[in-house]
Amino acid sequence: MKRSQSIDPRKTPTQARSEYTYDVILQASLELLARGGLEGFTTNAVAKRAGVSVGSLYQYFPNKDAILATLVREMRASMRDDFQRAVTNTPGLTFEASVVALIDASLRHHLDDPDLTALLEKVEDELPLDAETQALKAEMSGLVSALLRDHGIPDAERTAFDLIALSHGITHAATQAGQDDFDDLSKRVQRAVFGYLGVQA
Amino acid sequence: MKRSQSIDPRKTPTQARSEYTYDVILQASLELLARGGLEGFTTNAVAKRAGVSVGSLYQYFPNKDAILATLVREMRASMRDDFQRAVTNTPGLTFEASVVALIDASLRHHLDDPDLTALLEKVEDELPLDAETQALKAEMSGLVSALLRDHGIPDAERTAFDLIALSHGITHAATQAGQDDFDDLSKRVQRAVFGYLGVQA
Amino acid sequence: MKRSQSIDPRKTPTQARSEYTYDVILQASLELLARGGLEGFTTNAVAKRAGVSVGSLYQYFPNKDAILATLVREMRASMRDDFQRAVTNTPGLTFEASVVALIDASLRHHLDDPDLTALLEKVEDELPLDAETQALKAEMSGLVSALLRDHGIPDAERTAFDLIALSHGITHAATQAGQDDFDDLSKRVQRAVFGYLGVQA
Amino acid sequence: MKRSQSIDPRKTPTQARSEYTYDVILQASLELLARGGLEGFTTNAVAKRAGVSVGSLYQYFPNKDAILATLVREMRASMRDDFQRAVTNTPGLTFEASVVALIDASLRHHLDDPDLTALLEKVEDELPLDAETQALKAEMSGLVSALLRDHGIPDAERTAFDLIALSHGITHAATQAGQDDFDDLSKRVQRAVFGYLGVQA
DNA sequence: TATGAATGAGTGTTCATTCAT
DNA sequence: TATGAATGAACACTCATTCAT
Repeated sequence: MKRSQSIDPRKTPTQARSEYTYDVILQASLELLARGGLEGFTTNAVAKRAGVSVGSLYQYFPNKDAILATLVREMRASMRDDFQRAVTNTPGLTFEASVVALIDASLRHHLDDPDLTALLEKVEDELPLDAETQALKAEMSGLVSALLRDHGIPDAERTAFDLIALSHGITHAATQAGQDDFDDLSKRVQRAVFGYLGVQA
Repeated sequence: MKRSQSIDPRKTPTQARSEYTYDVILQASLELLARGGLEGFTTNAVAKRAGVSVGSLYQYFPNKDAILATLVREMRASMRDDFQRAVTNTPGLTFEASVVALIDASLRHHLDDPDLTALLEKVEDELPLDAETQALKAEMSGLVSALLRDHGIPDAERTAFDLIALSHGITHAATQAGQDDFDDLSKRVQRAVFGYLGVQA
Repeated sequence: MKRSQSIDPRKTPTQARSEYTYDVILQASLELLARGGLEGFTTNAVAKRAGVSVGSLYQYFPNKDAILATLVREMRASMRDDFQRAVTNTPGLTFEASVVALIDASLRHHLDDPDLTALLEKVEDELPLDAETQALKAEMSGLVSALLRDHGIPDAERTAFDLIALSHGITHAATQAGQDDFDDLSKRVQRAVFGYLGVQA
Repeated sequence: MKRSQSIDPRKTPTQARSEYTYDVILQASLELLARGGLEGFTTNAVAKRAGVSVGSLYQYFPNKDAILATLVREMRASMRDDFQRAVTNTPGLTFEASVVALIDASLRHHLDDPDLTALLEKVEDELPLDAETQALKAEMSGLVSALLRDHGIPDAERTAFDLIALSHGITHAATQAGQDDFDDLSKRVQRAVFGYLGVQA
């Protein structure tokens, strides 16, 4: 998981050691979450796994939820980046190809570590979203609605909302059910998306 | 959330007083959940709100999760009943009308108390599903896939899976965002469903 | 386990039904104790196993400990009876033979159900001894010291005390260690007893 | 008494403060046990008496039983040490003198605080013995049987078992009865032990 | 700045006992 | 007299957070 530049932790880590500690805590958190879910995710456990004291942990994060919020933010940031790339880096693409690129970018994220992704999404809607994460989600929506608007699709905002929601619905249900065939899933989501748009994929 | 042994209700209440207590506990649980979410959902809090002792609570439920499981089961049972009615009680309906009836049944459930429904759905996939709830969900899927099969739609099972998933995706996202216009939502879900099916609604 | 006549329960059971209920509760208690020790020995469990309501249980026993006290008392009563028989019913016996008869009577008790006996003895010295049980124990000591006195052994009281104590020590340790060879144990206890007395067995 | 997983102390206290807390908890436990027996022996009560928080208690002991196990272990360790000294530190002793030294060592332990010792012994056979305590007890038996073997006594192991058992029987009964005359008790135990061995003390 | 010992409110659950029916 | 639903004090244990060193 990549680290995006600024993500308002308690302090801006400037020194080498600080940044290292900060990263190490997030890494440990991710691992703990991946293994045991929220069950064993305690600040003491995180600190131990990170090889750091609880005190240090609280030096970088004001409380437990801040760690989770950071993880969520990073997930969204990396997703936003991928969406960005899917839309921007391929100037000559048709509308359909762009949409597929977005779908596949999203799918790749979910299939990479389905349980962890599902967990972070669950955490995301239990936590009060911080401004930056909200902005990231807005950017993603914006990317989609801009694409729709650019191709003359009416009510782009609302349509983007629904397309994201239904894609997410299928992806979530499928991964939870253990389905992990990328191509199959991509086809199904495409069918849903283009069906909603009234377009033959 | 500690997962314990059983999750089924401890005793089937037969006497009047028992039944009352049982109901009163579930009612109090629902109210507590509606107000404060899982946050304040404590066995002691439930008992207090129900005007009953903790001991009584444990007479009817083996543990805290069993209360939640019961609530989920009841939600699914009532949903299943509504689905049943939507499909069965209207023999002369066209395929499209039947589908709309199902969509609306589902929507009515979600719009009735969006937060509570969302909460129970979240709880549902944190808890190990008891056999009966699983059966109820299977029945609902079965109702949908049977309808699809009856109208010659191929791969009915998988299609039902995706339709349920995408409908849920839209409904969940919309209600979370505070959207509560029944007709508007119904239209959008119809568009998604019929689009997936390649049918003009 | 035999029931001795009068054992001051809460009420003297005179009616057939009462006596039956009383017995059934004690029997259930014994079984529960035999299986799970004090662990699962709850008044509700006893009542259930006895096929009786908790309310009824409290009709015959003022509290949980009274049940245990009764069980202990019955154990002591039956032991006293056996001791009595060992000494009284065999008039022509030599001193040595009488001692062996007592030892064997005690051993038979412990080997019959070692765990249960050990459990009741443990319970016995956790509970305040009721007058009757105290009397029973005194009778048993009395039987032994009388025998000693009758054969000219000095300081009969104290000697009886020690002989009972050391016999019990060996028997308890042996049965706890799983040793259950009656003849072997009898030999060892005899060696200890006659050794203490300075007599060749 | 609920039996849990481990029973070994959670962390070996190395820092000064830790060691102090650890000791203070054990000391408070001992005092509480001495006064009220197992009755009031609550983790919260221990913590309170120790002037420490419950949380701290659980930092050093994984559960309540572990405290008891530690107390038992320490009792056995100190007893083993005394036995060791009784046998080892007095090279020129006759067999009889050595036996008496062992008896007296044991007696001193029991007479020092009879109720507490009895309590810990009771606890000892309710708890699953941890490896170290088992080893300590084995060492003590070994010390006795080695002494017997060294002096040509046959079946040393079994004999040691019985001697320990009968000594314990007398000591336990006597102290429970409130007898606390060291010399008197020593005489009586000697009489039992040497009697069993067929030796004139 | 880092450490990790200490805190203590809070949580789920049990079980002896009571009492309305 | 019998029933069993109801009671609620009590208990073991957790974990986010603080703060002295």
